[in-house]
Amino acid sequence: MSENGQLSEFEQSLVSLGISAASAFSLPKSVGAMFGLTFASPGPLALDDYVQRLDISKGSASQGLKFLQRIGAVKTVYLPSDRRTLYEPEMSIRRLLIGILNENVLPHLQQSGERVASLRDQLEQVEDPQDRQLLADRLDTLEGWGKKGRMLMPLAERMLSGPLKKK
Amino acid sequence: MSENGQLSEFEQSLVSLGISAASAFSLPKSVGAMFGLTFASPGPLALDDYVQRLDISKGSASQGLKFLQRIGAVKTVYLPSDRRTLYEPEMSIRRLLIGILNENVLPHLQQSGERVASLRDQLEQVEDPQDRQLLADRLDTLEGWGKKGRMLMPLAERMLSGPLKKK
DNA sequence: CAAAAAGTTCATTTTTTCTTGAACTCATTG
DNA sequence: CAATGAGTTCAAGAAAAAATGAACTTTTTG
Repeated sequence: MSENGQLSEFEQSLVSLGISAASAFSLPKSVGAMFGLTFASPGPLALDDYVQRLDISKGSASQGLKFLQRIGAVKTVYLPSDRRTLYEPEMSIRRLLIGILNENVLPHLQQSGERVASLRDQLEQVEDPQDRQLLADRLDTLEGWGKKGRMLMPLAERMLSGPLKKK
Repeated sequence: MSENGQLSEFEQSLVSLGISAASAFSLPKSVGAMFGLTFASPGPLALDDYVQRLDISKGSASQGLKFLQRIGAVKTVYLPSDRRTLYEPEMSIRRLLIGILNENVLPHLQQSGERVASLRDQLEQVEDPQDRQLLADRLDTLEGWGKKGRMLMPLAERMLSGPLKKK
């Protein structure tokens, strides 16, 4: 009912770092804890390991692992000796970034184009010509935000995937 | 107790766009609605305008506006004729980005350095030399993530502040 | 094939986060 | 200086999100 099953100090630290990181992205803390534990474990872990060591329910573990897989934070491993699905951390920040963007940002960014177009139509209903002009300008700005956002992502991707250059 | 006070179709659309955008960043929808309304209004708005037109409480409006100001999504305006504080949208995405980063990402990213250092210490407690090496490598990767993140931000800032170049 | 193991689902419960509204503060003003 | 207006605070209620755990598949295995 409480007290996480024995975690070393090292594991405990990474779990709590994971929880912090998760909260930075408004993700459930169970998800952060699971990633932290995965990261701290030299060998791959099975669902039951998370349940026992983090003292969370099977349901949480199952859903959390699916999510971590979806965003590309962990990957699955299969050992011939073990019929369970095992998980280890995905060490490429690029994949992680892509996963998070796909999950959170892109869906909204994509439909923003259509939305702005429809806003332009509705603009006709604004009586005052000066107001209408001002709002049209704002819509231009808004459109620019979307474009910049879309431009930034591939750039970020390239940056994060390469090696760390000095200077 | 409900039914938002008369909003034009245009305003309604921007309010709901704001709510969508807010949910993309896990922000309360009242905050998104307020930004949308600000954006849709040619003239600056006072706290009471939000309360009446979005049909939200004074408390929400007050807190929401403080938040929007903190992240740099709106700015205050003072008219000699009006002793209330008036709000209008901040049209620079650069400021908005900086605000959001300062609010959500930076605080966590900053302390990550210290945290990793302390993790290196705790690494000594790992018995197996091979495991210790593997985990040390992971900590290197983790450190790299932080560095890359910190590098990416000024870059993004420059990108977003400039004009939209073609190709 | 019955039993056990691995996982998934999802209705409930628990926890967290938002929102409300009444009680305040601090200025103006009649 | 009482009354009004603008705005903040925060305890309490409402709503949303996350966690639980029992019931269920699907596979394996004795």
